[in-house]
Amino acid sequence: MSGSSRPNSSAAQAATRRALLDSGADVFAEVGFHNATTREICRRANANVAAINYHFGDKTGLYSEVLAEQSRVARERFPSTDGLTANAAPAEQLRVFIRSFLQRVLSPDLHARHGRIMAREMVEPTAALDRLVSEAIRPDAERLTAIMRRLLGPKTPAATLRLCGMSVVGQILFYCHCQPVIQRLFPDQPADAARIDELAQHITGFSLAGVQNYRTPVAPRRAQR
Amino acid sequence: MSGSSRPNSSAAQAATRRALLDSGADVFAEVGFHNATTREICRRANANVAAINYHFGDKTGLYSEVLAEQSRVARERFPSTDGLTANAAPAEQLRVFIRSFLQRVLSPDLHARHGRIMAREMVEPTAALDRLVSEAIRPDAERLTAIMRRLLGPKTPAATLRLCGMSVVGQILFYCHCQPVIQRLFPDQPADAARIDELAQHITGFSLAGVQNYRTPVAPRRAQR
Amino acid sequence: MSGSSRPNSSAAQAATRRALLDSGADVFAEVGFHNATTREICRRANANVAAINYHFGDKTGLYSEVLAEQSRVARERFPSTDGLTANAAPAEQLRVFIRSFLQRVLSPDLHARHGRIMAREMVEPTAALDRLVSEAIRPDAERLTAIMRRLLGPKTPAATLRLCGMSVVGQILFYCHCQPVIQRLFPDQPADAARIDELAQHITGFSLAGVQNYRTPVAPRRAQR
Amino acid sequence: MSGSSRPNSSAAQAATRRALLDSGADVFAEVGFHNATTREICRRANANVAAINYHFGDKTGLYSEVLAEQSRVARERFPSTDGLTANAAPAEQLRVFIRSFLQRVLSPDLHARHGRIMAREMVEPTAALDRLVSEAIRPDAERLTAIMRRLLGPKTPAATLRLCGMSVVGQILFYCHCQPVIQRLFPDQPADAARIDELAQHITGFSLAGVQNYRTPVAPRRAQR
DNA sequence: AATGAATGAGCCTTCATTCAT
DNA sequence: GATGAATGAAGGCTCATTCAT
Repeated sequence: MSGSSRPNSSAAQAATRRALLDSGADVFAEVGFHNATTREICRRANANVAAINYHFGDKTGLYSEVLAEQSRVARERFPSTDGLTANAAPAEQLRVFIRSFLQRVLSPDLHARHGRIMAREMVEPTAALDRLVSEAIRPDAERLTAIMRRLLGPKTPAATLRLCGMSVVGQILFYCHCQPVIQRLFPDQPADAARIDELAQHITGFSLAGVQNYRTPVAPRRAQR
Repeated sequence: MSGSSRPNSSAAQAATRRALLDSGADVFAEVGFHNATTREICRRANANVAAINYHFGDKTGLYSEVLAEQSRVARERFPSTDGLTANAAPAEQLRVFIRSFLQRVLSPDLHARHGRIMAREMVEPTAALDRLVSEAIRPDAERLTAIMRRLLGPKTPAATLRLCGMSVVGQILFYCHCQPVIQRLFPDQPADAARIDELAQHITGFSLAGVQNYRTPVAPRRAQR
Repeated sequence: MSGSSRPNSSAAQAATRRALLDSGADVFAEVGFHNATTREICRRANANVAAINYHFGDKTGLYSEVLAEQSRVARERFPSTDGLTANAAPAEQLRVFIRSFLQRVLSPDLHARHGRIMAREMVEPTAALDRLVSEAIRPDAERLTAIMRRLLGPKTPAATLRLCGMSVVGQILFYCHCQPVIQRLFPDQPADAARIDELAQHITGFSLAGVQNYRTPVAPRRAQR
Repeated sequence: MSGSSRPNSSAAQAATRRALLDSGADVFAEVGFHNATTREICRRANANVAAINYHFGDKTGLYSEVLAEQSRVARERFPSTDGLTANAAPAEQLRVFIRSFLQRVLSPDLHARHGRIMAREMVEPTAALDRLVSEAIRPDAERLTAIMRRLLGPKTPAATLRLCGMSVVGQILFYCHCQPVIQRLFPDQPADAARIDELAQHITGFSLAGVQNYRTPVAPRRAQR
């Protein structure tokens, strides 16, 4: 009753599951879903070749689970409202949004292979993507749109909000999706994962300035003439 | 056309090569390098299953060739200096750069599956990427840096130019790398490939405003008048 | 029923055994020995996956047991001398023999999946067949031979008795072994299991007439008058 | 043009196909479809493990082909009208029908593993059975019914014709389906395949007498009284 | 030069069985 | 006594590649 009625088998099962989720995340991040072999995943988890089928049904079952868990963990560890008060200024909201997003996709921490797997999912969507979009990505997109609306005013056309949101996300994901090129272009530059704050700072400033492009050129600002 | 009874001549050989490059581009763009089967590529090219090995050594040989050709063709068709006079204003240079870049990666034209294949190459680099970076990507990156330098002044730190360049490219590639998510988030929106001008317009405006963030806020304030 | 708090006693053990024999009979009859999976059998018996190995050693152990029990039960429920007086006429004995045989192999009752399993055993004998032949089939065969002898006279050659016996059994088993074809040939006909009496009637009449072929055509010709 | 344009590759292909059909027939007859392994079939055919997939798509493709070919060859070699004149007496037609049927299912010749495979198909039908029934079995069944009609008169109920036909076929198939039991019951008896004529003789006589059971007990035949 | 039949390594999956608890 | 997580052998199938022609 105290939670240890079957301490060993249950624990062993959970440990194997855990190990498979971890090695699966690693292998999927390294070589992608199709190139990943169940043998390699099991080998790294010190598990039998049949373990994946036993615990997750099949390879795609493990993959879905890995993806879902990573998405969940990433959003828990790096919430996009971290440290924000309810009525924080939209510029501050944007800064936090950008930094947490960068952290999620670039953090080299245990479960933050998230970025690579997500990048692969973009390029070669699996059945898991639909769920991911509806459960994780769409909420983020809506939050970003809301921030944009506060920055640009409630009457800003939806299309404009959307374009600005995409410009922000595009800047962020570039560091995730194009790592191989960045490394080849600037081999001496420190890894982007180590410059998250710097990148967040830049993207925030760039974007806040960028959206000004859509400020209604109202009456004021005589200086501009 | 000449007197050869069979088209077994080198013309036929060249035609097969050509057909393989075309069908290879299609298949690689559709399903990626690893999921592509040589049989399917040969089938579409009306060629023998051994044709790829015969003409390109092996599957990766065909792939490299496809990639290199696409890169070359894309830059020929959509040069990043299209219609520019030598001393065009940097803002105009940026606009042209962005539009031609978008055209290269989004245009659904014959050989402009380029975007999808490049996106795959980012996520899962093959040996072909090194060559691509040095021959095609680095020149583009340097051109973009040069434009940024003209926009921000010759004394702007290289790191700043680089960050701004990445912000521009990130915005562009987002529409290429994240299509599957964009389609799921906004199923009713017209395909991005049909809105290239609109996107180019937005990204240019957003970026020109964005880089203002780095204008030395010194005296020039007045100089603008 | 007694004071044991858990049904973990030998009664529970016996119940699991029983359940495994039942579900095993079902599954073996449905899909055959090789296609049957121990997991499915255990699942239907609400038993552990290791239960078969625990109770019967291995899968073949359960199978043998199922076969032996079915054979025994089938012969108990449908004895080939049902309702016969010791000195019944041989034609009557044959009728009863045929009907009880049909019942054993066609009756859809609880344990009378017997027919399907036996049919499989004929086509793909397992080690269990030897025992089955010596314990169940040979006695039946001898009884049938005895009936034939009474029908055809004590001097009838053994080979003739044997042939006639096989003709009888062949007619019976046809309805068991060839169900799939019968159903496809005559889809509208009622299931043979529902026409046992009709079939018994036919086979008996046909066979009694058939064996007449071996009546010594000697003097008796006249004696028949 | 003379049929040898590509003598070698074509011939090699055909030889491999042929060898696979032969070894497939053997293995399927020996252990059944499900127990047969493609590896074993290919090994016996001196072919690669991928040969079955290459030539027949998959395992079931080979199986269907084997079944169809056997059925065709068996009916060609042992036609059920062998040596019959158009207006042969029905008793003679029945004799020939029975003997050719026995030959098809018992003949140990190269391709006459037919019987065993058919027996398995009865017990555990595969998708191939439907085609077999409509193309081969049904025509036989109809021919047998026609013979019965001639034996018993045109007014005989269809149900009677059907029952008598089944009695005939049941007697025949018994020697095919129940070999394992026959061998165990009468180990000293010569193999049934060597007694085809004897068996045909018996079954014909038994059945001709058997169907008399359904002769309308018309006026004539005073002697019977 | 060009073919296509054949190859064999390797993949995912299934399943009866075991063994620590 | 009974469990169920774990095992590992084996199966069908795919695919890039080769080689005799």
